[in-house]
Amino acid sequence: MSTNHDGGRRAGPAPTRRATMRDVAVLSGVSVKTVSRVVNEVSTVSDELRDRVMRAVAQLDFQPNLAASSLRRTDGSTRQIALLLEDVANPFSAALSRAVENVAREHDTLVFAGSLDEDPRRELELVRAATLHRVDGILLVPASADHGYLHREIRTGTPVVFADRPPRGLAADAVMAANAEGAREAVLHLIDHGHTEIAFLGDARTISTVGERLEGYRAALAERGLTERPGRVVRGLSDPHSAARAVSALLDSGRPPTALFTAQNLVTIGAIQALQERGLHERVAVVGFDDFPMADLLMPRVTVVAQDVTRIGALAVRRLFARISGEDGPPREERVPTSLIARGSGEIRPA
Amino acid sequence: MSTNHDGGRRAGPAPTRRATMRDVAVLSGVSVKTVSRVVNEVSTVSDELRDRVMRAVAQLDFQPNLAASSLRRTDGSTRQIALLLEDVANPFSAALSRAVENVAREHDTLVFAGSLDEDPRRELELVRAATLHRVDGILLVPASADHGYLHREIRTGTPVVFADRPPRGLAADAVMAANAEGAREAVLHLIDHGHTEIAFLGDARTISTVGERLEGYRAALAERGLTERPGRVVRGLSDPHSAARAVSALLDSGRPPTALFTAQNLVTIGAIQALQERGLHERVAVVGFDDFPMADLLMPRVTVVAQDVTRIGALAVRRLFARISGEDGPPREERVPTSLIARGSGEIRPA
DNA sequence: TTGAAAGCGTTACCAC
DNA sequence: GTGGTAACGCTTTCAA
Repeated sequence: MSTNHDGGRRAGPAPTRRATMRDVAVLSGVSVKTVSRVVNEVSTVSDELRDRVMRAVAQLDFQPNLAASSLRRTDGSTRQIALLLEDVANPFSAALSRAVENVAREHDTLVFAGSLDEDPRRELELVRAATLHRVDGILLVPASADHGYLHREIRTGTPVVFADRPPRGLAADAVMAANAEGAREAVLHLIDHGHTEIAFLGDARTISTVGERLEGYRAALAERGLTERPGRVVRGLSDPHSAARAVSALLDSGRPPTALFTAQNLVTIGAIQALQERGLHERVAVVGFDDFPMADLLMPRVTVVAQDVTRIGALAVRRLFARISGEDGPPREERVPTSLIARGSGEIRPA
Repeated sequence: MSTNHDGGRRAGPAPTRRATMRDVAVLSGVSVKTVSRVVNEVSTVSDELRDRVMRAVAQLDFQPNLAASSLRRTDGSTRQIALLLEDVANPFSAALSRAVENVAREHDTLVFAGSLDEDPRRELELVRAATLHRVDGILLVPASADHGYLHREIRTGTPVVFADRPPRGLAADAVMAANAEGAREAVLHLIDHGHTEIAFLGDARTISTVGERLEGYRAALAERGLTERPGRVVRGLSDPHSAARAVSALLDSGRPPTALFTAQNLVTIGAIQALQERGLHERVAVVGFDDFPMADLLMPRVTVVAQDVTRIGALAVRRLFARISGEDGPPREERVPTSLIARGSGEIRPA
């Protein structure tokens, strides 16, 4: 026979147990199943019982356990999706993230975001974490070069949709900016403002995106009968600093460009820094790919080809939810048009 | 007797069922419990059996179901936390988010972020969603004014830690910037550069943060024997546009300020826009609270009192994980020092 | 060291 | 309409 001594109690605040359906059932004098019906708003419950149950629910502050529910449920959905991207802290990813959240909200779905930092191992880790948690789907801005490993996830019921960058070694839905067209427009804009010496400065990302933008650059030159000069195309720039150095090198070359097409955010920023340091920011034209905060506060204001990040994100999640709800059919690639925003830096004419 | 006709097959790719522990157990000829032991790296399994099990795990690509696991587990942790903040797309929130993610990663925990848009209802909704999903804890940058409703969540085992803004009507951990001290330093900086006519421009957030910054402004004035002029303190500015208008109004007043202390990001940006439009950006000094992207690319470069967002985020999650792992004791408030970054705009002297 | 049975909180299935 | 029973995939308890 054991007696209850005070020593058996805990010190802190009473660790209140969370109410379960069972508790609600007991309190309202019905079966667990009926509680389940009320909670899930199934109509086959009499008004009286529903009332009793709902009162008990309120009294106990019952909150159904979604994990337990999805464990048993036929469709097994967890109402969670994963969003794996570059870095939640950078403006592009942050904007994408917000767009995704907004759509997910309509589906009562939580979004957990993970930063890959362009590290393929990190991508594998996070995809694994996502499947361990049994997310309903994965939205991926990939860091890796080969996505064949995702076949397995897709087959076992976790749809994957790509955003911003295409899948490789895998057939999957993708939503991307019209990179080539946007770059072409940017370069044509410079040419039409009198430039013939235009440099291309690109980042280090996997060939896909920067490659398409380079295509657009070349298409524009070809279209106006200009030829690409050796050394005018610089790639592999990873941050503002390396971009600034590359610009300096170009300006010191025998035949400095009079205009720059910078194919990525951070490259644009680095290029501007370099021009400012040399006092050339009013002399050398710049058009950047992808808008960035403050672009219209700099002097001169920065002309960019803006991606519609919000639209990319929204379309991509919608694809994902379509797949989650069982849509079948071949993978789709959607392209979101860019738009040129002339603010000043891209309208500078050659000396 | 039933025969298998082809018509019984599905059209799409075989909807492969995900392997369970049971499957692994059958394939490796051991009990489910032994598989569990191997998967959870409990040492009491013979090398031979472990080997067999691990082979089966690899062969079937078994991935344990974390939700099922945490359902049965004693501590019931789900390895998920919620981060509820202003808007994942704004730089402050985005930086916070990243800091949180980095620490959470060390704890094998996923972070799902939710944007409140300064809407208290949204806060309630997301807190509810978080508890339905049984997150292990909630990190909150609150939008609401009274957080008493969180008592219940905390008591039922979901710790809540506040970041950037303090809890009200509730005793809970909080990690915040040293707002008053930072503001004081900013204003002293302006005074020490010869200014006596300094305006305060603040945002519309709950009294807490902007209030503390205003305190600091007043402390600095008092410390140098200056008196606050009527109309010099403007609050309730919600975006760059309203901030710009407020600055214009001040400049048009009988005794225009020679320096501005802008107590928030977007207010700083609006103020700069207004000054640029009037060509006064080299004449009127500005010190902003909270650093922002591109602040050192504008002309003049913008002097700010920077918050250490990364540190705020990291400390806050660490508090949260401490509570999650059962730390008991009174709520703590931690203050993270700010640092003044002189870049130019704050060093302009009065005419 | 290993395994059988019970149970976590919920829903599916099938009686009443 | 309503409720019992089994089951989801896993861990716990306890016996072997």
